[in-house]
Amino acid sequence: MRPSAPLEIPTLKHRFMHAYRTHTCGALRATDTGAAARLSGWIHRKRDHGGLLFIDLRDHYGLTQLVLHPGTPGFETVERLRAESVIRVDGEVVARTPETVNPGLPTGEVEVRVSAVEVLSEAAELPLPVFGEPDYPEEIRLKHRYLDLRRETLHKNIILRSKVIDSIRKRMVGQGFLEYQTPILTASSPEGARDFLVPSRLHPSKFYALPQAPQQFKQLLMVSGFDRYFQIAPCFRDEDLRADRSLEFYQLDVEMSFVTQEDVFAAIEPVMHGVFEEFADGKPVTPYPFPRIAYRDSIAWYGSDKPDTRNPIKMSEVSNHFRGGGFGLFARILETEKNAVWAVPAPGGGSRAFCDRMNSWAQGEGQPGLGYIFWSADQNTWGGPIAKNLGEDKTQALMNSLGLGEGDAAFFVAGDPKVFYKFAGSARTRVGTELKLIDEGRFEFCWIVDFPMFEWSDEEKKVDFSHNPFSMPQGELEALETKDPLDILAYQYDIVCNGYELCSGAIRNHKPEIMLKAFEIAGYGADVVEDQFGGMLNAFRYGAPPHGGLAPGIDRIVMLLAGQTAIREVIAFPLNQQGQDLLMNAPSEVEDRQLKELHIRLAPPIKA
RNA sequence: GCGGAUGUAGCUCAGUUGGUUAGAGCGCCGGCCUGUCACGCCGGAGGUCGCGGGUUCGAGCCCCGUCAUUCGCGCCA
Repeated sequence: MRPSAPLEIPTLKHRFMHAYRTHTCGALRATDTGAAARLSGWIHRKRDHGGLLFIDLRDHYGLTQLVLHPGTPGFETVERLRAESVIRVDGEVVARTPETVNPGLPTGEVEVRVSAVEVLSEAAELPLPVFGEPDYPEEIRLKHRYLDLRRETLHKNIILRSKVIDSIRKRMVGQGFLEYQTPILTASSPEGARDFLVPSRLHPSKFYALPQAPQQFKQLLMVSGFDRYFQIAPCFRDEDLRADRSLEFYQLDVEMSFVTQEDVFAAIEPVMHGVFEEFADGKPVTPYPFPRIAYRDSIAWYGSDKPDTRNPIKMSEVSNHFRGGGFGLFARILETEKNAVWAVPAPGGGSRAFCDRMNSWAQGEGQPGLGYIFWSADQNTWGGPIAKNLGEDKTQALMNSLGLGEGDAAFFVAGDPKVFYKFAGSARTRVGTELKLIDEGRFEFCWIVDFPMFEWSDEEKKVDFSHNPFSMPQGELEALETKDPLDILAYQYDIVCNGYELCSGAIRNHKPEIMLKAFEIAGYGADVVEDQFGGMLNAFRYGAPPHGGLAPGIDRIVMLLAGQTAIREVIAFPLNQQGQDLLMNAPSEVEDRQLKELHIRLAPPIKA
């Protein structure tokens, strides 16, 4: 429910009546009976009985029912007004008779008998109804966002967002963090996402970039001797949008000096846990310390580095059960050394219908199919083509090893795990969802740790940073000099909640020689590093503290707490999935004069 | 850049094997109504079935193309 705070304007209240209101629309109670009240708000709903007119008057704080009789001055005027018109009324607070009390409304024991009305703003026919909040196309909702935001759900989401951010700030400050601002106009960096560029008027043919994150600045603050930095920081990335990803978003950006990975975890876990507990509306939240899952294990068990751990299914490798015979197709695949067979257990999935459904889903995903073994109620042992070929004993041994029995099933994916792990992961999700194994009513957190420092880039045919080039490799310089780059892990970690990557962070590399070596492995010469990251590299040459941090995504946190699946539902004025602001009409063309000042001449768009 | 889904009244949707004048609810407009709170009742306006082409005696329905919306993949350290 919306907060119903009494409006306190004591000076005015005692001397003369406030121009617009003595109470908010959520304030009046039975104890106010007999009082004179002045209310202002939107006409939420009109119930016109001809000889009697009821109006639900709405503001930010709630709803109050107004009653108007035909003799009331302004009765005909109000009768003609459409919903969402704004009025001010004077009247008397009247107790409702017992049978007319509305228990669904905090103000439901009273109503205001109106004696005077002023129309403050008349509403035209609405492109989007507020009352009842029926589903409307996103295009219309975004174009008329001010109407959309009046609707209860979205209005509540935005209030929740404000409270979550307030709570985060209090918790961070309570732990000795201080909030610092960093620049919005900064330099473009070749790493990571595509930058938003801002042309410079004062410096022809040069550009600022909007920050993808205040990454280098927060590290420089540590080098500057500050400690325990945080910021609710706007970030910008010019990449294609998703339901949980926009061009601009907010992060709780955090950095700390003289810390190990464990220190960072210990600092942020109480904040994340605390915020979720505070706003989870009674849903259970993983107690901290959160479970830690190595990246490698996460891929092997869940087929993803952002697993929904509410799904109890854990995959496992079962190659040994298929090697050298039985089921010919898998045996042949396993003759190639890098290949493997993974099992996705499906407890309770033992029916032909379910297995067939999974199989045709897999085909829809572009897979040749999905092998399975199942034990349905109408048979007394394992069935399906794989079981038939593998033989009873081997099938039993395989399914025993997965802890499965009567009424269960398992699905099998074979090939090169590097290629199929994503598909296996979505099969796991699919099985969990279809069999309703996922407890929706909880928030489950885990850390994903030990991300690889480097990965093989197929496009560029070279080793590249797999995540953040500023992360400290585990084993530091020695590891970089002696190990296979693809085997080197980084002090790099994510927080995952219910399958969403909520946060990403690292212990940073604060030693220039290790940075240069790491970039060298990724194919960047010292000159390039000095050129692109010279500012930070130099900073590290004058005494830099070991430091690390992370950055939880504010929008996603609020999205989860609001029970939404799109961040647009927790942002007051979001862009659509094409990156357009339909209300302000951005992006838009600019005048020639502006372009001239910026030393920019437009090239006609290239058409294919 | 690629793939899936969806396009019928302002909105949400129905529309039979391809067959007469394309329907409902909400909203809008007009009328009636003194206890409603999803108020009720009566009446009305509102449609190039996204667009273009094709098949057919006949297309909202079938085929091809195209556009839009939406979700996802690529991308997002």
